[in-house]
Amino acid sequence: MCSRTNRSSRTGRPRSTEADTAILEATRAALVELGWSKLTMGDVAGRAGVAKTTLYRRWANKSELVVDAVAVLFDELELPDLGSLQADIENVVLQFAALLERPETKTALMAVVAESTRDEPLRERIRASIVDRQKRLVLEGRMRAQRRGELPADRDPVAVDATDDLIFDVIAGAVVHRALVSAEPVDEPWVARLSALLVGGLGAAAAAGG
Amino acid sequence: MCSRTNRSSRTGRPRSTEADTAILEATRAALVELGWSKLTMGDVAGRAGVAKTTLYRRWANKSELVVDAVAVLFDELELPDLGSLQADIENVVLQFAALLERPETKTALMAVVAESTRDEPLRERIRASIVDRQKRLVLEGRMRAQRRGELPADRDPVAVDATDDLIFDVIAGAVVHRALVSAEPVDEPWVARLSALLVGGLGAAAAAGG
DNA sequence: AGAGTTACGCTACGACCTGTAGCGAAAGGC
DNA sequence: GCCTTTCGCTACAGGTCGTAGCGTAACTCT
Repeated sequence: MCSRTNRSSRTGRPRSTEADTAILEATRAALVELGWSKLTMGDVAGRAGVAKTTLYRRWANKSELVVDAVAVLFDELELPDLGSLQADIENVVLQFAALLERPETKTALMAVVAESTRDEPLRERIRASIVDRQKRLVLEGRMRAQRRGELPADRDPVAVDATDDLIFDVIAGAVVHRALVSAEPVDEPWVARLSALLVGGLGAAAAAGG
Repeated sequence: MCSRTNRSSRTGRPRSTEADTAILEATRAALVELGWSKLTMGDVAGRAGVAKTTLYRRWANKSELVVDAVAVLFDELELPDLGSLQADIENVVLQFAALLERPETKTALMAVVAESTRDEPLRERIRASIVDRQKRLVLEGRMRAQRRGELPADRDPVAVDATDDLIFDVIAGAVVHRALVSAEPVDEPWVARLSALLVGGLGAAAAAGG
């Protein structure tokens, strides 16, 4: 979670976990009020009732702090079994859209991704804290559809991995692009169209490839 | 292109177009060398051989300047007729991926989108200068596929518009997500999978609905 | 209990960036 | 030639960054 120095020493005064949670909460509040670009370390420290130096002892810069602050929000996503692949997709896409509507995530997600194009450790942190955590949803949805018989059983495990990755990029990318770039609503009609496109495409691929 | 004050006055000293082009070129160079976050107005002014005040006379802030600087790069995309919908899609997606590989666009695109979540005029500028310009590609590709008989002719024009928008968000979103978030290569195998998914999905929708 | 180690809050600081103001000079239109 | 606008330059106030140094607090081990 936080960037504790290599070895977690057993001696000395331990870091305050209250400070940790207060800082992350203050960061989210500052994102809501100020947005990414006007959020400053000093402001967050003030809100959290903590010295600015305490922030720098835990996070090297704003980007890493914000990644940790918003990462927890992405763990709320769930994939209840609604009986069909299309219904499962629609449900999780709407959850994801609701998450992207929140001002904290809306202003922060693109910013840290932009920063990560020049910061390999940050990219790894984003991947570990946010992106990879959500791939489980694709995996679970695909396996469930296979159990239902909506998709054929695995043949080539490499191809399956590639398809899982593709679906993940398509769904996450399309929703983010719709919400943040096109700036149009991710509502039921649009989600239904997207889900139909995916289910149709996967079905066609299965019919063609075996 | 540049944010000239409302009425283009016919009297007085005209703005230097050399300065305009020098500034935009310097901005792209600075993006390559420094990236978005370390790019400063003073640095750009120095590179362009121009006073900092001249920048502020044309652009209100860094975001607007960078949008104009990278917008022109997105006009290079073309859609040659390769004989099939899938081939056309694969070709344009690879072009788009190559564009996103350039350090100028890679570091700038996400950053200005992030900024635009709290800046409506900036969002409008991005839409007008970059996003909407590329929708022509979807329109052209779809009509061409209809002429070939790969897709059915239009029934409901509203549904056609919605599908065009969907395809645009799916393609652009998936490529951006793959390239910048997943940070994995947008190469031929991946592009072939994406194109097959789209063509299959569109075909299935046509078979079902039309 | 005492010694050692680490985290904390606080203050101060140099370096940097922002965005604006004021100036005289340059470059056009009338 | 007069008017208007832009230009380069300098200077500036305001704000942020990230670090250093200090004394104090909290916890562990002997």
